[in-house]
Amino acid sequence: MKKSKAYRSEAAAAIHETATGLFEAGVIDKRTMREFDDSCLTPIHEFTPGEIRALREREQVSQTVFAHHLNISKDSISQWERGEKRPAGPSLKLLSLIERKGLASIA
Amino acid sequence: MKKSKAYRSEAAAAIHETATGLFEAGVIDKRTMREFDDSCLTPIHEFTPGEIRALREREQVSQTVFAHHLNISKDSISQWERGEKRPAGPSLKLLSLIERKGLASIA
DNA sequence: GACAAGTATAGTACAAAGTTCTACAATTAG
DNA sequence: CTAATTGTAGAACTTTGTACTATACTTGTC
Repeated sequence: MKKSKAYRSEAAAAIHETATGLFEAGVIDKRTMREFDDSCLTPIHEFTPGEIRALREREQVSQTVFAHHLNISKDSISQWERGEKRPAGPSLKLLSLIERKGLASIA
Repeated sequence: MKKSKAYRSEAAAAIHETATGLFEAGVIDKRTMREFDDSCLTPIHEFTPGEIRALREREQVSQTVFAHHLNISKDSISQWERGEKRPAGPSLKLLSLIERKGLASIA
């Protein structure tokens, strides 16, 4: 996965709707629209074991409950926090969402 | 992953906050709280290749763009839709979120 | 028309994620 | 004291997801 520019999510959402309208009206082309689309995604980055634990503790849940929210096993959370394994693709997306918008946003 | 009861997400969110308050006030115990927590999660189910494609087309995006949103490769989306591989744990969670709340909800 | 770019299929090979199982502490609840 | 919860630890195992090709259809542009 490559880079992705950072935008404030709420502002981005609003602007995005406007852009969608412009696209449908034929004001901006497909290419611009797609690249714009990408730039609106929540920035995704790697997480250190400590960051994962801090994130979970911020949300005040046990490894088991945290795992349920991510739809993975509790063992995996333990492995992430101990640095035995590192979360990948879709898991990083979910962690980024939690970091930005809180655990409730993916409930 | 086990079962999970279905609740309307908005109503559930409100009720959940109330329950959290009750827990903090000591009215309900930890166990009840945790089980309640689980029941509030968006129900997760398997997706057939056709359902995945239908979901993507409902959101009007190409495989590439869809992949970016899920933070996976475009090849994986293609494989899902052709039934060559099946989305697992965290991927299913994201698909379920999109199905319930739309692609924008995980932007 | 020719040419490039975007979209999707198809096949291979591979690393690593995530699962499941077990056992063992430490803490807390009843 | 007993039982349940929480987290660590290590193992073997399955399969996702990646990366790399090549091909074909469509679309837009010069």
